[in-house]
Amino acid sequence: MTAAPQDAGRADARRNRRKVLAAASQAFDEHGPDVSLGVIAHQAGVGAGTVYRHFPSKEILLEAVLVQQLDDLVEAARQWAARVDPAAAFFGFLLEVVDKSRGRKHACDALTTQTSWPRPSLAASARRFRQALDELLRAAQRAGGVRTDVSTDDVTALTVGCATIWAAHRDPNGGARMVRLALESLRAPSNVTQGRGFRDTPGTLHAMPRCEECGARLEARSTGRPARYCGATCRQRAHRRLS
Amino acid sequence: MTAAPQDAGRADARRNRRKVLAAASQAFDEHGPDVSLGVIAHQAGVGAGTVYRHFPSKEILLEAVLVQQLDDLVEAARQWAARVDPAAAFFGFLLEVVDKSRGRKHACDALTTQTSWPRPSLAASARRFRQALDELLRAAQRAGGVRTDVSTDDVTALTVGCATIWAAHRDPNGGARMVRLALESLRAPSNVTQGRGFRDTPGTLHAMPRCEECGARLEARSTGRPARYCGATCRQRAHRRLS
Amino acid sequence: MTAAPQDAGRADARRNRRKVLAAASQAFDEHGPDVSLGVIAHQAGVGAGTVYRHFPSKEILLEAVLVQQLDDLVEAARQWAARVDPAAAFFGFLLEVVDKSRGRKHACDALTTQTSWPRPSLAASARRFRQALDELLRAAQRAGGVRTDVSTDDVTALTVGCATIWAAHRDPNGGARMVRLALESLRAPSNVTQGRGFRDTPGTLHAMPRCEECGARLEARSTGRPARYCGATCRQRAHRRLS
Amino acid sequence: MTAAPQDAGRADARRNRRKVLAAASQAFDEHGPDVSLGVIAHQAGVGAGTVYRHFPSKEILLEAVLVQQLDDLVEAARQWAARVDPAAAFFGFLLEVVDKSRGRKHACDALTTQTSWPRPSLAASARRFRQALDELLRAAQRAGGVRTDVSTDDVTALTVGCATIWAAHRDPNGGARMVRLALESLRAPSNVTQGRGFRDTPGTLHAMPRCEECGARLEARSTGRPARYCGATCRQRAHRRLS
DNA sequence: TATGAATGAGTCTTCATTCAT
DNA sequence: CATGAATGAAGACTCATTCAT
Repeated sequence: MTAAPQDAGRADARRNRRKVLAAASQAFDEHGPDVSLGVIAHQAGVGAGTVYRHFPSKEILLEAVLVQQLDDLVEAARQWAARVDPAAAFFGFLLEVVDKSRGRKHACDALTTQTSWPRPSLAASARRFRQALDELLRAAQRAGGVRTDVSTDDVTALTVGCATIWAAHRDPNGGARMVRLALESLRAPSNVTQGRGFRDTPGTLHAMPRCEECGARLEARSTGRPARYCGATCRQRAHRRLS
Repeated sequence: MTAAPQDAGRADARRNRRKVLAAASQAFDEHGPDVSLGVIAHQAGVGAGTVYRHFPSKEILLEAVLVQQLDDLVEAARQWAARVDPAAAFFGFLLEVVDKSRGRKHACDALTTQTSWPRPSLAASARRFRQALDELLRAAQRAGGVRTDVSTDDVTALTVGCATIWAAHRDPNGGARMVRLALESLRAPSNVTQGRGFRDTPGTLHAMPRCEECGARLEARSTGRPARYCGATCRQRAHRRLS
Repeated sequence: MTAAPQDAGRADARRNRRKVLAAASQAFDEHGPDVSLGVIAHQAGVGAGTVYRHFPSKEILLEAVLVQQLDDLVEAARQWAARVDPAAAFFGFLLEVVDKSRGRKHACDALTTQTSWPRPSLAASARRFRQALDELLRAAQRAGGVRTDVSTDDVTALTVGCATIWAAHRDPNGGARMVRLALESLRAPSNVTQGRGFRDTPGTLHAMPRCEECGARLEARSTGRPARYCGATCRQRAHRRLS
Repeated sequence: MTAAPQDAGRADARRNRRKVLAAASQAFDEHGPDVSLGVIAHQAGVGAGTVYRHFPSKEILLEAVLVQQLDDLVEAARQWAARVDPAAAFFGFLLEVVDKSRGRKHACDALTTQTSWPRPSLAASARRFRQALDELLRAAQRAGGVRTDVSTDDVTALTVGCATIWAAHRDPNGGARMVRLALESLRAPSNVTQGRGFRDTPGTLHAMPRCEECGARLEARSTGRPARYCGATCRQRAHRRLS
């Protein structure tokens, strides 16, 4: 009766696939790439065979997780590029990458390992990520916001290193501060504010603007007053909550 | 036949312990902390039982390796402090730590993992390392060579991150360059050379001075002309080679 | 749309059963009894559940395959008996059994395994096969074409062994020759042509007569000139092809 | 103190290896090549890891079993050749091969499978076996005891088939009789005793002579009274037992 | 009724750890 | 003390069977 009754069985399968992927992503993040499939299956609430049905080997599962995480980042890059000026987009994207990548040591390792992966899907995603980063970098350099003597490889390595910095710091806030300090190294020399010491300047590296009610990313609005909500619904809802 | 046959066992034991430790250090560096003890025992040229005689568990062996590596770094810190001016000692030491730590992902992981280690020896070594770094940092800050708004924790995290940067970069030279760029962030703002872009400046962060003939570390000589050789023998040898 | 939509299910079911049986027969022949049901279901073009609907377990499916193959042989025995003289029928049937059974190691194994089968259908088919073979053997013995000191069990074992001979020989032609040699052992001693060595004598053990044009089995014609074609159509067709 | 005290540890290992090999041989014979290693390890009374230590994979274990069985047969061929006249040696050896091979369907399968084995040891053993059989066959043919129009491949296939015959027959004695009947097909035509039907003639195909007391193979003694015992010890022992 | 997704017991293999020699 | 063989608990993966859609 519904729009897709013949997809019912497949709907279950898709749901299970998503559950497995989510559980695997979390498990890999928490315990590294050596977590047992049993743990992942248990976390996902399915049997071992179900994991195998969707991902014929552990390596393929790991790849699928990485592909998804990379694709998410590529999507974020697209949105950053569409929303703010090139330099802000570049630094904002880097900070988002670092933020999401700390605690994903395995993902960083996988991305920077020289050995090629047996399956092409991850290589393709890595290529897309690199291209997206490259475009942001070039735009920011053209805009004069980023020094011109750094390459995409330089930025990639620095980003991975920043994820480590953040993860390695005892105090997450201190880690964030050091990350910003390190990322500032990329700024064009003329932009280095002189005379004043490095300070925790939240304005310099800011996060993606999001709806204050539901957290959705906000569409680009280059003119006018910056939007606080994703739409009328959320504005109304916030109004009700506040009154 | 030997002079002290009753000590032969002890001497053998000590030699075996060193062999195992060296093999384990290399194996952990090359294959990560999941390398099997069989590989280590084989590399060391001893039986599996011998490894266990000296290190009752794999975790303890890993700890011993880390302790040794940390103690080496602490010794290096002592020598840096004794040899050059505070800022140079600080940056030189950091670069040495980074250089030795890239390719030792497991060591960095272990040092920055929040979970406490079951055995106290590693914690003690980590404390000594932290203290040595702290002393170098404070001296450099007092000398005006390093910004005063960074803590030892900040530096530790940055150092670990720099090791990752170097290891993650496709081109080792590019990695070294990015590491220097990131470490420069620590320099006191007044010291930031303005107007000129970041360039590959080997003089800024230099390595520990070593004998040009045999590579031995050179003893501290705070005044006078910097020594090029570790002694007369090497100077003579170099002279012969060059003439 | 069809004439009998309410019978479609039954017709489909019967068709599916046949498809599964055919696929299973081929798969067991090709890959042995350990082939997975997934392969069989895929070959049959149905889902795993459909296989189970018709054959509640793998063992039952294997039994069904064997029953069909045995029943085919029993039918062949009937036709041989009806068509040629007793000795020729006996040897021709044996050769057909051997020919069909080489490459069906699993079938031979199953038939000669001492353990009783849990389901009676296979036992019944085996009984029918044994009875058919017994009748052919007795008739041939009565006709003086087969030595009288061999039993049905002897012939069964020899037949299975001949299938192995054929399958084990590197050269299929050489295998066929050795099979004929071994089967000749059954011929009554007086029939052993003396003085001449064993030669490849296709006439001695000949195959079931078939239409030379379309390959259909030829109906029994105990008198008159042996038929070459199954009917006027094929005779005409062959005439056209040859002229 | 003993001759090989330093081999003490290895003596255990050798004993375990033999135990595993024996258990594996029996298990493969009884349950086919798909027995689980767990069963074999349990039968051998060792842990799973011990099996793995001696045979790094199941395939290698299976190969080792086959190699041993083949080498035993090659040794038997050598002894047959040294002891009796060529024709008797040939038929005696064949009967011994068949006798040992019935119930070893997997061994026969392995020997006649066309696919080459990944490891060379089995191929080498198979070559040795084939060569030994070839020599016996040629000698018997030169002596006029075996028809000259059969090749080594023919004999190999026939032998494997005879093993199947024996195994397939309900009555082991009947199987043995049919095997002899089939093997008689190889005898040179002039040697076929005419006029008398095939009878169970134990003298025609006789077994290897063995010591009546301890069962050891008896050394060749082409002249004089055939030996009944392997030496004075056994003769004395038999005498005591009988008196 | 057909489908194919889910299950979970079982298999091979690895390896940290113990122990007999 | 050194050795390396033995152990057995896991882990990845398979597949016959069941069941929801």
